[in-house]
Amino acid sequence: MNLLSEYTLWRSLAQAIKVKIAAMNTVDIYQDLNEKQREAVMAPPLPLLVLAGAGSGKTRVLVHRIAYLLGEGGISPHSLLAVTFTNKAAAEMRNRLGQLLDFSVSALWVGTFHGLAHRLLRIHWREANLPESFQILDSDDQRRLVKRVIRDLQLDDTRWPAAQSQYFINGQKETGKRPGQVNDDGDPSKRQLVQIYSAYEATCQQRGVVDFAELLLRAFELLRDNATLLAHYQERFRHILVDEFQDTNTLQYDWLRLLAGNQGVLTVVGDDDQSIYGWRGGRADHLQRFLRDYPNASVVRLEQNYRSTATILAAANHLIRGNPDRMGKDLWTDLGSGDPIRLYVGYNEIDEANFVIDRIKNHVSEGLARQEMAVLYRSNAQSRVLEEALIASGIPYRVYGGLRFFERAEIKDALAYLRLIRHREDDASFERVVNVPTRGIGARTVDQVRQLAREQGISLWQAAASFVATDSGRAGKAMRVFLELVQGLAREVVERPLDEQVSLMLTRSGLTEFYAKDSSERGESRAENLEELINAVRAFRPESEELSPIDTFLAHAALEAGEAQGTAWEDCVQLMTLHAAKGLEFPIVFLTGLEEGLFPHQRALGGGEGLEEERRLAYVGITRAMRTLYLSYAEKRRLHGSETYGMASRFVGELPGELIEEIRPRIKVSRPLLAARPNVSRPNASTSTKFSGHWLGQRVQHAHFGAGVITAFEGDGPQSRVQVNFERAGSKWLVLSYARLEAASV
DNA sequence: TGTACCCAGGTTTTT
DNA sequence: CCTGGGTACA
Repeated sequence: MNLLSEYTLWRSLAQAIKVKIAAMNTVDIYQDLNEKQREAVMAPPLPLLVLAGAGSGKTRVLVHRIAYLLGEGGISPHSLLAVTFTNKAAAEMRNRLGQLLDFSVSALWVGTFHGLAHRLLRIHWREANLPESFQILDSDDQRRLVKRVIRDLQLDDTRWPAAQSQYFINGQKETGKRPGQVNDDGDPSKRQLVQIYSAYEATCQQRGVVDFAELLLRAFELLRDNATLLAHYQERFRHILVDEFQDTNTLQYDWLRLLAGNQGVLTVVGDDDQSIYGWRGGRADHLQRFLRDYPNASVVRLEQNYRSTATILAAANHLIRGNPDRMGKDLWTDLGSGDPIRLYVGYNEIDEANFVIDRIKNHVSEGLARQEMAVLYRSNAQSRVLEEALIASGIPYRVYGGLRFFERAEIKDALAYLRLIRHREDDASFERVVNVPTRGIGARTVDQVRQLAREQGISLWQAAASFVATDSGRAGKAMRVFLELVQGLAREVVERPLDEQVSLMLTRSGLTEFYAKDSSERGESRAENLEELINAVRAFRPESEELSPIDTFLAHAALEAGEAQGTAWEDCVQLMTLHAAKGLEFPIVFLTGLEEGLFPHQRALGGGEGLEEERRLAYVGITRAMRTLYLSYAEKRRLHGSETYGMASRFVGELPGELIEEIRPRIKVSRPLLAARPNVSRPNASTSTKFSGHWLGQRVQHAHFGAGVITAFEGDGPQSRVQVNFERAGSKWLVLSYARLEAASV
């Protein structure tokens, strides 16, 4: 669709919307908003920052503001752009807009940063210096390509792991830097990374592929370097609304500023206290930067919380005050104070898990649905023990995360065939499926073809063709079979509907049979997934007429990886990481593994920034709970095969003590360690009889070194020594009779 | 071509 | 401890 005809379409749509909105009782849709929400919704068309606390009705405000702008504001839907981070959030916004406005919102520019960037690049592929049907690399594709590049540069790939280089490249792109703009500070390894970046970029350009970060960077450069286009879009998008603003990276921020120009009005909604994606470029300080860059901006704070009890909010507020440089915000509620926060100190991670199970059972017997309970943890590895305990007690559960549908190997294989059928020059896809299912094309053959391609500067496909022409041996024959397969498919597939194309490809390539033969559970699930792919294709409704259906589908697969779990919504206990829990809420929340080193994570200690983000993560976790919050940690935990003795997370100590009720109160009286003899079980030892570690794991207090934990024990009597891992001073051996250690509780 | 073993590495995740 | 990737061998 060209821009002019799109514009005409918009004018008629705008007309229709005005009629609709005028017909609505406008008082009606705003009367349920609280005062602050209304203030945000009805703010004049000037830069606006909505500081939206957890559970304060953020999406509601965003959606109502759009309605307000379209109605009272009298702006055209054509001039509106709404940006989110996830497809889920975009879909949600669409949905709620649809409910509120009662018209088809499918034509509105509501989407993710990446989706919108992609749309711009598809329209302006020429100006962006991309081939018309450029393909999108997902992270996995990108890592493979980086790895390929590293090998081609003859670098040792153990010294230069692809994942690290990938991280580096994305980091540079996220700050808007091309290889030439990266300062290597005279650091040789950084120089090497820049070289990898540079070679990777050249390969991408040559192959006509873009990774996620590249979508953003290209879209930014497209506008920056093209005055006409910039003027056009600045003229068009007068109202830009951004969700989860604290998660924007530098490039996204710059893109928004560029697009808004001097005329555009930005409404940004976010919460600096919930910025937990700093490690992937998100910047909590963009909220403050926004206020500096737009001095005429107003700020509305949404602090009334509709989710949690006063107790939970008090704990959250108190904890987050430990962070410096906040915008500042205190959540409050009309609801009562409710249950105290319950703390359980497990003897080990199994004990901790059993506690969780025990409580879940209690709540179930009280009549709560299992899906109303969530068990949160810092890292995925922690889920295993919990899962084992859940299985053992027969409680259905669901773990969030894991591989998404379009990320599964068998699906990616199928997509690679589709790409190859469409674009014979797609080297990555060629490499992926040339021998999948196995058809006698070994690594040696592929190497030869690759060599040929490099020497002559041609694609793998072309190189394979000339290889077939010269090699009459077994390898040549096998390769010929492959080439003919793809070519044959390409011929047969034209003019057929998309689902038939896919179905045909799956059979002819042998993928279906390959997985069907595998009777293992894994093979069965893969065969099912391929079946599901045909369904996905059948259900797919391409939105754009610009691209062929197949290209549209491929782009969709890359940009929207789909759900991880296909299973239906049984009544399951919800297990997920703290990150995955953001944006969700549950009546009952278990925050587990609250140990120093685990949460806050070891790798986040060191510098201050990392710790602040961990604290925000804890804040996010606490504010997920509506009614009851449980905190737990284990004194001893098996991690990476060895036992570790952790101390209570500092975050537990940072909560107001009066809000917390210890479920199994430990003895709080300090007593000299010498008074106790090894081998005597502690008076407050758990019911478990497995405890045999003398005083290992005992928390102690030292006059000089502060708090620590005993990690080793040596000798007997007054000469005996203990190794103590101090919170601040590190690990030390101390002679018990000299060091006046005191046993300490939490 | 498939599998048996060795080794490193093990925060968080969307697009 | 457990996983995934890579290499060595039958």
